[in-house]
Amino acid sequence: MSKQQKRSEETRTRLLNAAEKFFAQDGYDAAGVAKICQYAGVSKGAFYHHFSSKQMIFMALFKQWLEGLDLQLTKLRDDMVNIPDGLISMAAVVQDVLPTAEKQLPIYLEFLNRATRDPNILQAMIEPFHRYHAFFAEMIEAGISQGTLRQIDPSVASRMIISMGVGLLIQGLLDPAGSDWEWATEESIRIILGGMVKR
Amino acid sequence: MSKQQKRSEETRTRLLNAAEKFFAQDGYDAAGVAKICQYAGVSKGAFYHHFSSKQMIFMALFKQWLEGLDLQLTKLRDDMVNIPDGLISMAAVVQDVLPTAEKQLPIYLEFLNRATRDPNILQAMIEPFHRYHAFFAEMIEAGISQGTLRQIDPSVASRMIISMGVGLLIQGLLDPAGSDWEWATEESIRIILGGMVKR
DNA sequence: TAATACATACCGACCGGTCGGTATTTACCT
DNA sequence: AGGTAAATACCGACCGGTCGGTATGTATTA
Repeated sequence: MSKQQKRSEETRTRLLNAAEKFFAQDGYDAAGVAKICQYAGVSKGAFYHHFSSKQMIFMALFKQWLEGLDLQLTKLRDDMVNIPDGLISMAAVVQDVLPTAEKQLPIYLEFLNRATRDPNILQAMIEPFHRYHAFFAEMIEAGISQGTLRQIDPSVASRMIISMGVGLLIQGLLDPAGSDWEWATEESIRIILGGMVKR
Repeated sequence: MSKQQKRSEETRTRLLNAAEKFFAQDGYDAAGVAKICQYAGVSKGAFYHHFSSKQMIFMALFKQWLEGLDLQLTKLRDDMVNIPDGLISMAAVVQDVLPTAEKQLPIYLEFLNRATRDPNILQAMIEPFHRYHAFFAEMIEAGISQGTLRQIDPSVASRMIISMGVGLLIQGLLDPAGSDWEWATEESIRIILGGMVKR
């Protein structure tokens, strides 16, 4: 990589990091381009050299976030051994995610919020949900075939698991001290499993 | 009620309705006071006669929303007969809530979003969560005492139920056509109950 | 007549985006 | 290699427009 390319990428990431911070802190509208630039230590000219608009840096941030989600998903799939234990071990994954999420969740909410208004963002947001849904549904279906799970609707059960994850995340964000969320997650999965495993 | 009071209240509600519409449609920042006034058919003077600031009309809207939540909660409690059936019948409640929620949820997201920045809103937001939590926890505890439910942690189970509700609501908002959410809710409750009832 | 409810014109601040210019790096030519 | 032009990366003053909020006046009701 040439010296100039390196410099360029560096300021670009500086801008992205600053934008992430202020979008999360102040929300999309209230986060000013000028502030982002100041925090990144670059000028407005640099900003508009790298991103054609405020929208675009937001979209870039969103894309980055989606790619992170994908990474987690594939990691989850690769580490899976059997179905019920796999679900349980997911709680451990949540334990990893939660502390990180505390900082990332405000911007995740901002994504959600704008998704309700911008069809492009909505579409991009729905897609990973569908992937997660398909992932869990397959997993559950396999469990049913293996005979470890009862004859439940895999689609419904999949939605339920995602719902629980989303709901716990939001509650955990709103009220971090309100409960031991990691433990709550693990126990919740156990209870749900109790309603899913063959008996 | 005097003629003047009636007129006053009417314009007040007109403003509140208009504000709700635009806050949901455009988000807090993008929703302009001028637009709200125009839609309500009143002037800016009227607006600032009734609300001291944009913040305040938002808070008034939020308060109104909280009161609606309380109404639902007490209704739920009064209609309750026994625990497991009570949980199942809650799905019916969700069926009532969901269609309404489709329009109210964007502004609910806006509340959530601002709660992450404004400590006052956060506090006001956490409170109903705590009430719901206590409500379900009591219910589950009663079920355990009655012997209809297994010895699970009422607190955890309560969090789980709320999480599922929140998560399903958000998924339903993002992707209304992605599933039959009412049915998914009912089935989800059944599965969870399967992990909670004594066997 | 006093008070309440509303209307209108206006202000100052701010913000996204532009634009002409500068600095740094790279490519090319001799 | 050394010099130079071209391209790339960046700077920062500035603009048009919007928006929350105000000041002052008028209508309606008590």
